[in-house]
Amino acid sequence: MTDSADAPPRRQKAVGKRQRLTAAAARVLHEQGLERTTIADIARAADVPAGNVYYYFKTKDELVEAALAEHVSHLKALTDQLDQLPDPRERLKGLVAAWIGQRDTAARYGCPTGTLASEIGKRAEGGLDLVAGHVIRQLLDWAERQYRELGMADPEGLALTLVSAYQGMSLLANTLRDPEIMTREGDRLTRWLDTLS
Amino acid sequence: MTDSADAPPRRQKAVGKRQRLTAAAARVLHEQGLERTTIADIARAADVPAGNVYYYFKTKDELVEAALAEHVSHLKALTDQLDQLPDPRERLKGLVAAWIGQRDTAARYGCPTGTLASEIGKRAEGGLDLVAGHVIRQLLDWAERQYRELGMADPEGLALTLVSAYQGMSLLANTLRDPEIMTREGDRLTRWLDTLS
DNA sequence: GTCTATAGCACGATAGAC
DNA sequence: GTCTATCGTGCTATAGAC
Repeated sequence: MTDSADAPPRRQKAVGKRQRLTAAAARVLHEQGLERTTIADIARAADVPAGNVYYYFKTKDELVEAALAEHVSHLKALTDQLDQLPDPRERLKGLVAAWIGQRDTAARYGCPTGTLASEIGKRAEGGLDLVAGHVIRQLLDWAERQYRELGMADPEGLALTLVSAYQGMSLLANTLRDPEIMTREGDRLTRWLDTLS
Repeated sequence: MTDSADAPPRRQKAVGKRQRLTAAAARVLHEQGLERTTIADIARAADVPAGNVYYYFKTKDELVEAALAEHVSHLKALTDQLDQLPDPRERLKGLVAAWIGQRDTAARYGCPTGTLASEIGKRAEGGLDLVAGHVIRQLLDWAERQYRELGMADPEGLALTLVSAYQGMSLLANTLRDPEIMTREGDRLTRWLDTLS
């Protein structure tokens, strides 16, 4: 009777819950911010009983770390897809297009990693600072690679300018509650990429 | 005996305390962030007894509003000074130079208004959203005026690009804990202003 | 493995003495 | 006007039943 058909699932379910909690953490932390999000908020969004969270994550910080890893995973999926394009310039333009496509979310909640990194930076305990910096650097490194493939001078500086522009337009779109800012600045970046030689 | 020399100050001191609380709120909210800053933190920084704060500000939100007003005041002082320069282009370059001058603070705590606006945006109650947007718009409007005086096309878009670049480089400098990012991106903005015609 | 109950603490705000 | 004491709330994290 340990595996009867209508018995509630017992084995392997732990993985599903952990994954659901990770995804919910990424989403809710983005929407509500680090300090205003409680463990209970994340548990509710993941449809997991509140007290049960601590079986999967010993502290709130571990949940935040999982959320950051989730963002890395999303970013990797996007860049892997863009890497299939033959022209590095088109890859960079594809990245900008993806940012523009997220304009409504950006206007509502800002950049997922940018706003989270900013809040992490305000904390006294610097445990997660390195992790947050690592996520941003992931994007910087990918962009730098594209510029280098294009044979540009100072690919690192160009990557910095691109990612910085993204963070800036996300923050302004969020503060002014105007998704059109993403479109306007995104189009400008696209033209900039076209004129680069 | 109501005004003997060694009596503790009684009258007019309220103004001094309110001002000290406002200045302390601006500083501590920038350093610690909105949600991690307690009334007691601000009171301690202003050298005012904790419970006394509520005589001057009925809620924490009123303190935040005062801090935002303080940032407007700082910005106004800077632009008033820059407005004395005859050339609008030099005024804009002066603004960028001021940003670079604040590079260490930006690397530690980010842009004072940008990080605060970001945290305000995460709250459910949207009472301070408009105030935060107003502060950013103040800077946008000033920059737009300079571009217009220079006879540029799309002065509003150019202002958006400039302020967006500032927010972006502040966030990256903060996340990566590297003030040199402010210098590199600031110099790039200065060159950009020079080539604009 | 799963979930409940609650300990332990920190915060915003208030009541009221001085 | 100034300050203290404290209330009520909501959080993280844990102890322990099932």
